[in-house]
Amino acid sequence: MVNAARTDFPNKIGTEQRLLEAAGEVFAESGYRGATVRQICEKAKANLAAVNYYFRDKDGLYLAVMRYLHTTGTDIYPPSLGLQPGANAEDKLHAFIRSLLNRLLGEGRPNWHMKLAARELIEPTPALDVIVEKAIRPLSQELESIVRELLGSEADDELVRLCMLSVVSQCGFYHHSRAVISRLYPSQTFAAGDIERLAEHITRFSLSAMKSLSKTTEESSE
Amino acid sequence: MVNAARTDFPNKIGTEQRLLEAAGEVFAESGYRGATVRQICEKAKANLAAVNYYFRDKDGLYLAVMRYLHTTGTDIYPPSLGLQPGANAEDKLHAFIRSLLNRLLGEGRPNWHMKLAARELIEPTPALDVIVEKAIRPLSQELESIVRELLGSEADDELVRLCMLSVVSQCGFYHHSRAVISRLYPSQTFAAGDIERLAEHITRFSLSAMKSLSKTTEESSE
DNA sequence: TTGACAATCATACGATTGTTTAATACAAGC
DNA sequence: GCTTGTATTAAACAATCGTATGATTGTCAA
Repeated sequence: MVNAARTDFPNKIGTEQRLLEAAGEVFAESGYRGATVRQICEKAKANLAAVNYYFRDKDGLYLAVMRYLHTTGTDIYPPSLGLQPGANAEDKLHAFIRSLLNRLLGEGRPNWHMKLAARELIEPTPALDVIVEKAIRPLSQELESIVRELLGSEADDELVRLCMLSVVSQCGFYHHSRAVISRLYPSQTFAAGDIERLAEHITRFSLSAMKSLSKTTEESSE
Repeated sequence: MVNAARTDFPNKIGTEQRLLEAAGEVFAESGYRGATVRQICEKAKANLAAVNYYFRDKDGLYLAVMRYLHTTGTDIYPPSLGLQPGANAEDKLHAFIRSLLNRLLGEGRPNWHMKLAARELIEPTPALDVIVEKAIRPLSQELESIVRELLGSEADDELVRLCMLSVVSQCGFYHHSRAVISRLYPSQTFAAGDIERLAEHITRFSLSAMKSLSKTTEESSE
């Protein structure tokens, strides 16, 4: 057998982690149904039966990927976005949007984390609860606090929630509708510069809306 | 060959149309991969081989559903949204958002059209080109004209496009992320009244943003 | 060396998928 | 009657999927 990777490291740091990484990419790319165990094992350079050996079955692998996503994802992308805690809310919003957009649209290596979460948004699986609590809720709460700071303390919770969803919806849209957007508007590409420009628009659009809404809330309650 | 030019008015409206209707619902519900021809035929009360008889294969059925969606969809939902042509842009935007949201979130009978289009947005198939040109582009152009009217004639095309995408993204988000939203915020339901409230928020949010953006564009060009 | 245990392997099983086939039912035309 | 062509049916087909099995390999302690 040709197997050069055999003696890379002692037996321990091996196929289990390779399977998790490969599964993360394939699941993010093709979804749970579309991904096949054979495809994952091939990408991980593991035997077909490895999935059933380390994780019970395909479901077990998927759940393990979710937990793996949680533990490693927060390491790579710290909750604080590289900004001083004293930064004003406008800058914090801009940083949040730019970070989210880059994670969703970027072509970097370990960027399947957010794409997998976006998949779970659209096509929920039994693992939805796990990823909601571990990955999505922390992010949404962070954005919620930024939005609340922008809207002022008088804003009621429903308005904060609606505005927060309006912000994330714009970011998510450019991710999962990328194919249609570039077909509708061929001039719209998704290079690094375009992402930066997109983030700027979303920030300005949302900032304008929320500033205006915070004013109208103060003077009149509908 | 199957391609027999049958009479346009057969004695009874038969299994071919029943298959199209059933396939539309199932495809919209489970996606192309998730839908099985057995499931479709069962719902259409047709034999398993009927799909391969009338349409060449599953792909042919899917494409036929897309064309069927086009011909019947525009009949059900007229391009003009039941508003006078002389209505102001604000009302037109509100009507557009409300209509789109109802078609995406409503539980009515023939509402699989828009859901199927939303599916194709997220998970493109070879039929993407068809549905983009026949169903999505007309809608986007209509919204684009409304947005252009709101932003003023001085706004450049890119800003118009970005704002238009910001509007539709908010509508689409509540459709395909419904499961996560109601898990994050259990108080957020999707009854008829909630949809109305959602449409109102999206309209106000977007209107505020675009009004503010149209002002800043006039005085300074970045 | 030997024995035990975990890891890896080739292979096969059962279930489900889309698709095909051959037989049949039914109507209309000569 | 019979023939022709379309529509429908039950059954089987080949491919692919997730999963299970039994053998083989490698490693380390005794």
